[in-house]
Amino acid sequence: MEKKEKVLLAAHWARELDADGLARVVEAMVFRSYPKGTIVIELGEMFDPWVGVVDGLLKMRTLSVDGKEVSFAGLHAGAWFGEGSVLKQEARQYEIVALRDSELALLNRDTFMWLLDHSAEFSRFLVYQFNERLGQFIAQVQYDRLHGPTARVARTLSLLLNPVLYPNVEDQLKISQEEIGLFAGVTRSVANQALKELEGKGIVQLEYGGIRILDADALRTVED
DNA sequence: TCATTAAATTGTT
DNA sequence: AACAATTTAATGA
Repeated sequence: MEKKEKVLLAAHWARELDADGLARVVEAMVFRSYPKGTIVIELGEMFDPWVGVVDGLLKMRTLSVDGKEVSFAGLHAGAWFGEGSVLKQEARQYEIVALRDSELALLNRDTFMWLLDHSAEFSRFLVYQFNERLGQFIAQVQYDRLHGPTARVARTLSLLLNPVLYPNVEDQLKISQEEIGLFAGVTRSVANQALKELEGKGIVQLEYGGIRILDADALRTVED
């Protein structure tokens, strides 16, 4: 019970809930752990609950027609996702893969719908989140053609830094180059080269076990 | 607190 | 994929 409250304290959407709402959420919340590399949600799977990341790092991806991997977003601790599938009660349009050992919190559909009906804060949170995702999608369309590894890695880092979807992330990202590679869809070696290039441009600073973002705006506009 | 060892991460081939 | 170098974390004196 203590853990659930901790999770809710970190969740933006839960802060304005009244006692009744909180009680419902606490009652309904369930935890699940996944080892690194696990496909948490398969493409096309019917998976009802709304999902929050308690700990770890996951990525959301789809496969393009020719089988190429397209990553949409990284999911940090504090991120909540899957509202589209919950609302429409349809199969998941994407895959969720754990990049690290990760723990998720699940909230069943009934509770989600109750929140939507009873909490203006919750509804507002969803609107912001939808809007943010739309922005990412548009950026993706612009970016995904004719770009080399450096631009790809740069975009990846931008997505990880996005302040609305990942509220607890600061300019110091604790992520290994291997994980960045997994996330960007490049090998660690390529990721390493790309990062060094970005470092040479003064956009990031490499550190052991992570990187520091020096210029988030420049990161969004790298074009190789 | 310091020294040693193991594990993780990085940079290069 | 494999290697060596470096950094951190863990262990015990």
